Amino acid sequence: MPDRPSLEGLETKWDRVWAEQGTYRFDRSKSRSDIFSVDTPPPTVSGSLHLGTVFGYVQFDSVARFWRMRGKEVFFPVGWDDNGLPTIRRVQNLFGVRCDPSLPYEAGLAIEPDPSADRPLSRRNFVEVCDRLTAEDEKVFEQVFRHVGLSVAWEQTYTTISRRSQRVSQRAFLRNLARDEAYLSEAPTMWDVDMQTAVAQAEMEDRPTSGAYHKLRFHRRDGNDLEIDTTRPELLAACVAVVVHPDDERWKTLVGSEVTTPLFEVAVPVVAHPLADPNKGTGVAMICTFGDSTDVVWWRELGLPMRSIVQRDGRLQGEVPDWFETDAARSAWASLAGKPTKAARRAIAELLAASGEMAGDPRPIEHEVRYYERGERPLEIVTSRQWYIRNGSRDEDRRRALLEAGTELRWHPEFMRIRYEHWVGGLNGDWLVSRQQYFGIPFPVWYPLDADGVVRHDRPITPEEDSLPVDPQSEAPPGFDESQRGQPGGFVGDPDVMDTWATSSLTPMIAGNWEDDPDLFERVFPMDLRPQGPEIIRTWLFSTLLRSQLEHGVLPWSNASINGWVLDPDRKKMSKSKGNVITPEALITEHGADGVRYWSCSAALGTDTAADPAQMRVGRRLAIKILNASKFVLGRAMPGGEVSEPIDRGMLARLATVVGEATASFESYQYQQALERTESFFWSFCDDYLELVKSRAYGGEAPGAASTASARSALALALSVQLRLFAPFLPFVTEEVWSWWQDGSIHRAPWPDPVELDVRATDDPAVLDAVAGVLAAVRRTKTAEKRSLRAPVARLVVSGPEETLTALRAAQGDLLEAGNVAELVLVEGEPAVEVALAAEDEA
RNA sequence: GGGCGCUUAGCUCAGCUGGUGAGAGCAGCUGGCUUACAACCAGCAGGUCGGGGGUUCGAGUCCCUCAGCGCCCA
Repeated sequence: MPDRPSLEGLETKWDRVWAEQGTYRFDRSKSRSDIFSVDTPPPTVSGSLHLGTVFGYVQFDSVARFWRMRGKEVFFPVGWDDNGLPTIRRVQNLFGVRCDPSLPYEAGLAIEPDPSADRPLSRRNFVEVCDRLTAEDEKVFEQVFRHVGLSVAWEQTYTTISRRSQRVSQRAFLRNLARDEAYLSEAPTMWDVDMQTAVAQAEMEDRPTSGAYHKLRFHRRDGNDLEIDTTRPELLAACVAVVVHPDDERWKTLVGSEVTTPLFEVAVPVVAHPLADPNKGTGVAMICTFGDSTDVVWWRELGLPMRSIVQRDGRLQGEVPDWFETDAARSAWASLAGKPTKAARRAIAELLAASGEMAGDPRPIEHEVRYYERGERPLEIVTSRQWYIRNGSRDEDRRRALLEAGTELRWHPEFMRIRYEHWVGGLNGDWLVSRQQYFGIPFPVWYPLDADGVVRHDRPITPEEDSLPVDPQSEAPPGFDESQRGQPGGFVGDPDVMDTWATSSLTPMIAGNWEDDPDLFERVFPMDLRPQGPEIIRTWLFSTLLRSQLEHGVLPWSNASINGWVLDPDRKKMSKSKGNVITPEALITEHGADGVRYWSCSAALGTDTAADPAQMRVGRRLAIKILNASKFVLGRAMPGGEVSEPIDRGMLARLATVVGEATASFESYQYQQALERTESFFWSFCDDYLELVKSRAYGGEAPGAASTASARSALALALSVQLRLFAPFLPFVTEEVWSWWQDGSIHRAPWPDPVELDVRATDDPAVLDAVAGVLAAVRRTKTAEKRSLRAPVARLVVSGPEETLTALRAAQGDLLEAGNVAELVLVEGEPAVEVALAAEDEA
């Protein structure tokens, strides 16, 4: 035990010891019932770890540590999500490279970061840069996780782009395909024109965007105009019909007739559909292929033709639409061809104004427009061939089964379940899992070419499971060789990669090494806990549950805990775009890992919490207090001796209650309550109990006395229990103190049990309360008189009910010593304390 | 527009199934070198529990309503 204990260096020291001794290593010889397995959220790999990630991880780390001490073998792997668009973007921006799949691979190419380079790379070179960058980032992430003391089993680490993840993803997909849970379909799809990829429902968001209503004049057969408001006049050439509400009296007679579009003079039918809003604009809307998702519904339900003009790069097509019939229309197209939609909107407004077919000027409005959550321009809708996984949106039985599964899952906090139910209830399409990207997990599928060289998408060729992972772009399918690629009678590889959620939805299977290590998988799956953030209930939680239901027919875990947001000190959500992100590393260095952990664990599950350095300082002070109190206790510890004094037994009785409460709190995932109870006991232990028994514990003239032994034993026992109660929250300081007097790691020591405290029916915490109450009154008087706390008290008169007096008599010696009281008088009567200090010169 | 959560001392938050005069920490103020701790200790002060209505013997705690904040979904 050091003379002046300090927190300096504890993090480095214990991180090294834990690694050397394998303190958190997973012992796979344990059986499922002795294992607590956690499906941890793989952080997206980027330049810096988000404080919110550390916040959430620390919270469930405390839960994992509790179960480990409770005797469970904890399966606590960590994954790095290095797959997908965030990595692509980062590589593009940092290295100034872009992927051009037509380029050949250049071996040994050295790429240095140069954001302005705009250098094209082959797919394989591009992936190499991705791999290199993510490997560096992951090292930095691991360092932060170690620094903050996460009890991760590092030997179980996985990454979402690794060969193992690819194998699991492809195998699970092939099984979905074999069971007809996955299918290929050509359909209108939400499309990000910058990233050049399809986007799933779960990844879209609406953002307020400025636009303008343009009032277009369509022409009726009777010579009158039909005015239609639209925010997307540039899609006029894609107009396939105009629509009104079936009950709208103003337009009823028009339904079934034809009108011609302004400018392009294309005849389109007037149709009726309940989704047309009579209160919007003139009550007439144009249907284009496609302006928004309502257009898709109309197009499908009304059997309208396809007239697509927006290309995948977000520009209008160059060639004149072949449904144009007049020279005027064709020449009008010249000023629109090839323009991005926004520019085309301005151009067509000018054309319409010039031809007199727009009423008035455009009227600016703010409206909600759909974006990819990581995208910058509004999504377009294009028709493309994509892979889908059935998710219950078009199958009520499946939807019901998924909702049912949601009720079986235990949610912490409970109200988060509703977010899941709303998401499942509101699903309106199957899960689009394919992405048109270069860095990702390929679909393990090829397509034959018939004798005419036509791709037969209806007859996909799949590999054997034991050949996974495969890359259909560089490997030939079974029964073919590479020379037949693209040849009539040969094959082509599926060009797409999987959505990152298609991989992340398999984390329990990746971490458990599904199929490759059935022995391990059986011991950890289904898992006990899925901890995660609230914003990915609709994505990660739902998709994992879905994949598990499809593959295994069971819930992937029995519990889901949902952490809250970290807000900045002004209570705004932290985000990179606002520039208010605080890095965890700086906070850990400044306030210590235990300080940062204390702050995280003070926040309840699901509760948004401000990043509060003050709270971290409190945690740090608590850790220092633990060092100092332990130094005192262990300076004269005497474990094993009999605890005989009523006040000592009363303290232990109260501690037994705290142990019971902390245990129950942890079992229901309310770690913050366990921390609060433990901490509040600890402070009164230090301020009251310790002060009261201090002089008896010193021993004075009779160090061998039974009363001295009682105090010393009680102190040692109470310290041991409290250290273990704190261990899940403050792993560094508790391990340090533990090492002063115990063998082995505290993190593998048994969780305290009230039985250890040997509480008897006659032990009463009220003794401690009564004495502490009187001591407080003595302190109050001394402080009010501006005297030292050591100032002698000549006479102390306490009146109160008989029980109080009995309690005080039982601890009279401690009270006299702690208050430096010369004479104590106990009187039965109304509760009152009278303190007469000795005159100052007598001190 | 719908859903969920939140609104308690200057600040950050506890207050679990309604029941002794509403709690903690931080900040503030007043004191104290006391042999675990001055990165400390002791004490004081500070709140009509967002507004309004209701249920009840009794409501911060349940119900209704309004307002504000946050998130999610249309």
